Formats: sequence, C-alpha cells, structure tokens
Amino acid sequence: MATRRQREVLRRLALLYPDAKTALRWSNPFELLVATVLSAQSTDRRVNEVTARLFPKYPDAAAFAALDPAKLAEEIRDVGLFRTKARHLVELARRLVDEHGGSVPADRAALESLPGVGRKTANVVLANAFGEPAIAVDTHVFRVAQRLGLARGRTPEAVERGLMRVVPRRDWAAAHHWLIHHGRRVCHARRPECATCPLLDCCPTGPRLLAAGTAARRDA
DNA sequence: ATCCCGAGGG
DNA sequence: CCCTCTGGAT
Repeated sequence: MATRRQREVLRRLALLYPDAKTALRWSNPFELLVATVLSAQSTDRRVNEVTARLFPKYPDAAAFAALDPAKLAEEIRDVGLFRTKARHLVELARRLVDEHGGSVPADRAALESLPGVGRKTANVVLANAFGEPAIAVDTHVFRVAQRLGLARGRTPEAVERGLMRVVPRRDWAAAHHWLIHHGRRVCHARRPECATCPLLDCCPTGPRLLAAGTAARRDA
C-alpha cells in the first residue's frame, strides 16, 4: 500500500522519536478518557499535574458524577478551557453511571455521544484503552501527515483513513505520537523549520515551502 | 500578537 | 461555516 518514499518517511520518524510510544499510560479507560478531555489546549505537563491531584480524590465515574461542576473547575484551573471541561466531565460521568454502569463504552457511537468527546478523543480511547483500530487525528497530525505525503484529504476522517492505509498497524499508536512531536518541534503550522528538518530529502512539501519563503531558513 | 495535543453551538 | 471557551507557548 505504501510507496517506497512513504516507508522511508515512517522509518525516519521512528528513528527521530523513538520514545514517542511510551507517552501517557493510564491505569484504566476512565482515567485515559478524562486525561484526553483535559488535554485540549494544554500541555502534557499541566495535564499530568492536574490528574495526579485529581485521580486519588476522584478515582471513578461515580466520584466525578457527584461533583459540582464549579468545584471541579477550581481543581482543574491549570488546564485550558477549564470551565467548559469541568462541565463536560461531570455530565459525562453522570452519563457513564446512568447508561454504562459507570464504565467507559468501547464503542465509537457511544463515546462520541458523550459531552466533550469528539472524533479525536474517541479515537484516542478506542486505540489506547481498547486496542481498536483507530488513529487519532488532531491538528498536528492532520497538517504533518499531509505535508509528508502520508495522507491526503480535506477532513480529519480522510487523513485518518489515509494513515491507516499507509502505516503498518503495529505502528498506529506510535505514528500518532511521531506526527505530533514532529509538528511541535519542526513542522510548525506557520514557519516550519524545513531547512534543518531531517526529513527534508524525503518530504514532498518542504522544498516547495523553502522556495516559497514560507519555511524558516537557515540564514534567517 | 497569534496559535493551539478540540468540541459544542449558532 | 464561524464563533467561543482558556491558559500557555512562542
């Protein structure tokens, strides 16, 4: 399925970000779900600090369901969008208790129907908690996959399908992290560092961005 | 100043 | 499709 060039891109990514697959291990699906909801517009560091305080006090859906959203908001104040997330998490926990016996459903439709859970969060949970075939596509994954010629399409779903075709299944979880890391460190939305990018010679987009002056230059 | 390791709502 | 919610990184 994958071209020779695409396989080379993936090989290099694996070498560049060897520890990517060891990120974020949670002890159960509920913790993973909460941590993933918290992670939007926040750093892993902030999320880890907050969850380290949160989970000992509120270990499961029943505990979250009993919370006043305003009180939870105070406890997660260090992450972005904290009021919205607090509201979503309490309502989400109540739905888990009412409709799923307090556990996280291993089902896409059920997950996406929960407040605060969209396609991306559902995919993270499906892939990491339940070993289901899914690749979570956030803005970094979307942009970098397109630039590296691993997937094309207008929607995250299209890129998701493209990646699943090109990436060997055993690397799906890792590929998600490779693309995120590369997006954050090198392949920025605005001024990607193509001049010093280790993937430049196998990237279909980098040379064009350099020529157009869109990319940061070595001599800039 | 500007953009996000999103999702809901208008 | 565009806006908003948030703090943080750059």
